[in-house]
Order: sequence, then C-alpha cells, then structure tokens
Amino acid sequence: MPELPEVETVRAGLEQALRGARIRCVEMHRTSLRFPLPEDFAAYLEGERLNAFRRRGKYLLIELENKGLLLAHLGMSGRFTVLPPELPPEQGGWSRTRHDHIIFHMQGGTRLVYTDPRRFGLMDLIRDGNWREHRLLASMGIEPLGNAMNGAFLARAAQNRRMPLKSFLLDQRIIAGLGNIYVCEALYRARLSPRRMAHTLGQGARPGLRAERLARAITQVLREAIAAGGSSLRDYAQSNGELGYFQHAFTVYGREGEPCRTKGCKARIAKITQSGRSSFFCPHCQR
DNA sequence: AGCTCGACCTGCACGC
DNA sequence: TGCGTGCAGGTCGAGC
Repeated sequence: MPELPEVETVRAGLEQALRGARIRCVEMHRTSLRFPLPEDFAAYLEGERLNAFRRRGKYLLIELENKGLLLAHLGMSGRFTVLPPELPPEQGGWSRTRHDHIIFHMQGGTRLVYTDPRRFGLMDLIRDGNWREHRLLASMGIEPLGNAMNGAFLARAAQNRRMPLKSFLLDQRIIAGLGNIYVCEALYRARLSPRRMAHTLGQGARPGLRAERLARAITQVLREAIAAGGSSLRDYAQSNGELGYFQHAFTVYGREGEPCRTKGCKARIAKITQSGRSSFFCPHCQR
C-alpha cells in the first residue's frame, strides 16, 4: 500500500535489517511481476553484498557491492518481509504461501521475502549502476521532500497545465512519490479543491500564495507520515510477517459522508471520481 | 504535446 | 452459501 512514506519506511527497515548482508541464493517462484524479470536475475545476484538502500519517488534502489543496483517497486500490494534463519514450521517457522514470489536467502540464514498478490510491483537490474537513465526513472519529477520543492516550483510546473490539481499532483513526472491518499490529504490541508485547474494555482490577488500553501501541505503530510511510519519500524524489524505499515488517521481519505474536521465547518466529506480514482475532499473548505 | 482511459492482477466487502 | 459487482494505496502506453 505504498506511497512515498510507506516506501521510505520499508527502505529504512531494510537498511536496518540487511545492510551489508550478502546474498547466498535467490529462490524464484515467478519469472515475471509487472514485467518479466531478467533471465539471469537469480544468478546475477548470487554472492553480491547489499551495500545501501536508497529511494527515488516510490522506487527502492538497492546498491550492490560490485554489480550496480537492484531496482524494486511495490506496486499496489507488494511488500518485503525479513525473516530470521529458518525454523521448522511446527516451531513457529515461516512457510511460503502463494503470493510469496521471490525469496532472497542471505549468508547466515536471514531471508528477505517479496510478496505481491496483484503483481503490479516490479524488479529490475541496473547493471551499470546508472539509475538516472533507466527507462522507468529517467522522466521522474522532483523529490517532494527535496530542496526543489516549493511554491515557486509548483506554480511554474502548473502554469500551462489544463488538468485538475488532483491529476497534476499524481503525475510522477512532476512530483515523484505522491499517491492517491497523500494527494487527497495535502489538498485538504492546503484548502484547495482537487477539481481546481492546475494552471490557476498561481492566480489571484497574491500570486504564489496558493502554491506556497500547497507546497507546505505536501511536505508536512509526508514528513508526518514518515515520522509515524518510523515508529512502527520495530515491528518491521521483528519480521513477524507484518510490515507495520503506517496506519494514518486520515483526515479526508476514506471518510465520505463523515463530518469535516475543520473547526466550525459543518460540511461532510465528499467523494468524486477523477481520472478513474477516488478523490475525497471537503466541498466547503477546499476551493 | 497533453491528457484520458484501459489494461495489468487478486482479494475483499457488499448486495441479492 | 454462492455468485456477481465494484473497488483498492500504481503506472505504462494506446489512442484521441
């Protein structure tokens, strides 16, 4: 269920559990996720050390010692689980079920399991380590928690876009990492309607004001979600099969018909469909 | 060039 | 209980 904060939580958890670990072998139960895996995927990785765990948007980049990078995206339903060295199932050990597609066996017996019921996730090898030119990464937009993120950037990026703000913010070529939930939450905080046309962001009596509000809202929402996700890292590291995903107390997402939480507002949260996805917002507070 | 929409998958909650 | 329907946190790429 990963948007940027969840992927960042996974990244930090993997780093804590597996940095420096060496792959002994890779057990494949699928040759294809969203895309076919490289034919030599398992063989290529065997013997490699995992040097570092990075993130770009919603992608995980796992740095190998000598052979470039392992790229992974969790899609809608992907997750990684770290398991301690094997115990027999009758002693509480783990046993594979049908959506556990890839098992990385580390030296020392720790295992990393990739599970993904819907198989919208992907993995690939970036053999030369030059991830910026990878076809899936080359046209990605800015990191929303990076230095480039501010009102001026948003206003400039939006100025010729004749599309709703919702679609604008979901476009990974502009900002990399936002998904349906955090876009809804950020727009609520910025008091901007998901239906507002993107190019109007910089209009009004004080140009830049709306864009500034939106930039701040995005940054805040993501930071808070990561901070809260971080607190579940212990569960993650215990690897009890639960990722300990951040269960955010969402302010608008999934709250159709419930009261708006803005003080003094009597309106109820509305749900509309925009480019095939649900948007939740307060029709009174968000303009 | 920019935008919308279908397609890719499985599981689950719901109504009949 | 069983079945059909719609929906789900993503995104690529065809087609307008």
